[in-house]
Formats: sequence, C-alpha cells, structure tokens
Amino acid sequence: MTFSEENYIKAIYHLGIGNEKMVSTNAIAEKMETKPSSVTDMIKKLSDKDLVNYKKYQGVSLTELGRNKALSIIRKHRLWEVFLVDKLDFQWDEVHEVAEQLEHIKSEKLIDKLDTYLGHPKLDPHGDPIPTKDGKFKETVKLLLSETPINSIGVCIGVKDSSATFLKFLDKHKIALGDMIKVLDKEEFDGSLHIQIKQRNLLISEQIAGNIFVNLV
Amino acid sequence: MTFSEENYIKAIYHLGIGNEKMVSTNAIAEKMETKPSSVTDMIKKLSDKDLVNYKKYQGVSLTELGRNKALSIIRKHRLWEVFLVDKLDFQWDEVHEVAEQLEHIKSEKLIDKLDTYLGHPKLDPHGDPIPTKDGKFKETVKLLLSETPINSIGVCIGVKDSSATFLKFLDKHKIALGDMIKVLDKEEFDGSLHIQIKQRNLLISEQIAGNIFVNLV
DNA sequence: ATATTTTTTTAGTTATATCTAAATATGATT
DNA sequence: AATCATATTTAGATATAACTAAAAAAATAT
Repeated sequence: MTFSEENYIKAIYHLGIGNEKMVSTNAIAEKMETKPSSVTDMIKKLSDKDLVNYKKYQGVSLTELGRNKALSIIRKHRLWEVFLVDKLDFQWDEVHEVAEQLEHIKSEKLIDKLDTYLGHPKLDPHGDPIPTKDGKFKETVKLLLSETPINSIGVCIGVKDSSATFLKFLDKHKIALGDMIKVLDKEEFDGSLHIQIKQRNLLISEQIAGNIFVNLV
Repeated sequence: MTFSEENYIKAIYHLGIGNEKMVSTNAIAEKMETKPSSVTDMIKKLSDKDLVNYKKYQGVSLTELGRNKALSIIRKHRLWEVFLVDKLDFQWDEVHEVAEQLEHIKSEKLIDKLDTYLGHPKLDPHGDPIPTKDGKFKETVKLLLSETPINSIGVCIGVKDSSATFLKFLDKHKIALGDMIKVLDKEEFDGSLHIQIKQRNLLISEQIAGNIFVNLV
C-alpha cells in the first residue's frame, strides 16, 4: 500500500466512524483536501484491491480488509504519539504532524517492539484508544470535565485550549496528563467544580473545567 | 525533497566518499538498482535544484548544499539505528531496512530530541560516525581486531559474522558492543590474540578476532 | 412532474519517477 | 586516425496521483 492509499483508508475509517457507514465522495475530498474527481480515481483503485465496497454514486465503506488496514495505521499513529510525548518530551499538540509521517513506516517488528517499549499503552496522549495488534480496542467515553457527572472519576487525557497560559495554569496547580480527577461537587451559582486530584481538593472555574478532557473510568 | 531525491543524494555521497570525487552515472544506477537512463533524468533535476554539479558525460559531484543534505540524511539514518538497537532491542544486523525508511521523516525537532534522548551518540551500531547537526564528524579508523596492532586499544563496534552461533559465543565471553579491548600480544604460531577486556585477560583465536570490528581510540 | 441544484463521474492533462530502445559521446584498440 | 566497445543521453512510453472542465446521475425545489 502506498502512503496515499493508506491516508485514504484512514480518512474513510474516520468519516465512517469505523463501522459500515457509507461515506460520500465529497466528504472524503474535503477531509483529504483534494478534489472529488481525485477521490473517485482513488476509490476505484481501492475497490480493485478489495479495501472498500464501492458502487457508483452510492458512496464507499471499508471492507473487512480495509478496516483492518485502517486500524493498523491508527495503531501505529497513536503509538508513535505516545513515544513522542512520553519519551521525547513533545507537547500534546505538537505530535500530530510527525505521527502522520511515522504511521507509514513499514515494519511489524518495529511496531511490536515499540508497543512493548512503551508498556502497551491503552490511550494516546489525546486520550484516544490504541487498537491492539488484532484490531480490538476499548471504546472510551471522552468528555469535558465540565460535563462530567458528580461523583464520577476521570483520567485527564487532554486539553481543548493548549495555549501557553492555560498549560502554565495546569502546571502551577499540578494537573497533568494521566491524573485521576474525581468530581466532588458543582456550585449552582457559577458552575465551579470541586474536584479531588492526587489527595488534594481543588476548586476550579467552569471555564477551566470546560477546557480539560477526561476519560471516564 | 522527495524520498527518491534523498536516496540519490545519499548514494552519490557514499560513492564519492563525501568529497568532491566525480561519480559516474552507471555507478549510481548500480547502487540504486535502477537503469542509467533513470539516473540521468534524476541528475538533471538535482542539478536544477543546485544539489549536484553536473556536466553531460562528465559524471556528478555534490554541491555544498547537496553535501549538507546528504549528511543530514545520514545523521538521521544512524541516530535511528542507535534508537532501534539501544532502546528497542533490535540486533545490529536488523536495523538497516527500517532506518532506510525512518531517515526520510521530516522534522528537525524530532531529530534534535531523538539525539538528546539517545545521549548524543558519536557512533551508530555498526561503528560508523554520526554527523553532528552542523555536518561535522570525527572520521574513525574502523578495522578488524585481527588487524589491530599490539598495545593499541579499540572499542568493539560490530561483527562481520552475525550468525547466532557467533553472537552466542560473544555473549558467553561477555564481549559486547561498546567494550574497550586492548590487544596485549599475538601468538606467532596460529595468530591467536591475547586481549584485555573489562579487567579480564582472554585468549581468542585468529578466526574470532577476524570477525570483530573495533574503532581505534 | 419538471426544473434546478448538488454530487459524482468521465475524459483529458500534468508532474514524478520509472522503463525500453535508439542515438550519441567518450575512451580504448588496432 | 579510424574502429570498436562502453558509457551516457535522448526520445518516447508507462504507472501513480493529482488536476480542470464537462457530462451524467441523484437530490431538491418549484
């Protein structure tokens, strides 16, 4: 598979949210930042290779083979993201572009060893689940801390606002990626949240809570 | 620069041993496993981009710009090799193919951080020097242990025979990559070498010594 | 039900990187 | 110096992946 084919398969996967949903030519064109006519050409090739189901004017969906390929690429992408953040000290918001390139490296041994080296992570730095080698992964519920029900516990998996100011705020209050956060109470008055993090109790504004993503556990 | 252009620049560098030596079209074709006519086409493009000096029928050499590009690619290749061996536990002889892909990843930040992460290594797993960011590197004298003069000291940087049997032998006698080896004496009779390694004295056959590469220090 | 708009496809073109076959230049041999 | 062999280049063709412009199908509106 060429880089281009892999990128199309990935785009179709994301647009169809994995399942068998039909994806339109225009939607793919927009996502790939290309023209619909180019998409039609590529779809035909992918169809010849049995990676997508295609009937003229009816949109496309991934075949079983296509879905597996997509998951394999997504696995690689997310493992590399973990590597960049955990080992090379990249910021969460800097990794995407580089991972877009690394995901196309072809070596099963490499990705197996990388997975082991990273300790078989389940989530990438943005809190998205990493498929296993055989294409399975736990769908997680990712939501904003401000939307998290009282008494539930979430793992901090990312931010919406990644400005230096906000990151500095988080650093100051020792809120970091991977931290367990329990929502204790919500103020009626202004939506402020009482949270528990690392045995500490903290009161944060609704605006702060609205910029922190968590995975429910 | 495309992958293909980068591979040509690298091939020309290696064939010209870095310096201004003229490299023939046929030599490049052989190294790249392609046809001379394809090489001519590519050379013209590289010449237009000021990466090579080219006069019809006279061969090519790298320009200053081309040389810098070549060194940058080689730097990336060798740093990735170190990563694969040191961090991911690849064998010395398994890394080349994967590094051939990784060397084309475009991100200066990535390679800087990788370099730091690896501790700014000077040599790759095969004992070849890693150029610095500004394109400088120490040329080292790489030779077989069997050819190393008496009383000189070398760092073990690779093996000629990478069979399981031989690697097992090295393991058993605790001879590893990076070890300092001093040649104490050579037996007239059969060429056996008395060596000193990690405060231990060892007698190894000429055949063993002929399969270990060292860098003189 | 027909007309209009939108979506999708087809047909023809371009750029990259390759190839084969033919032509031309260089270097070696007589 | 002319001939031959080798090396190199040119010309023309192919596959990939993109594009534009025009045609055709589907969806929407009148």
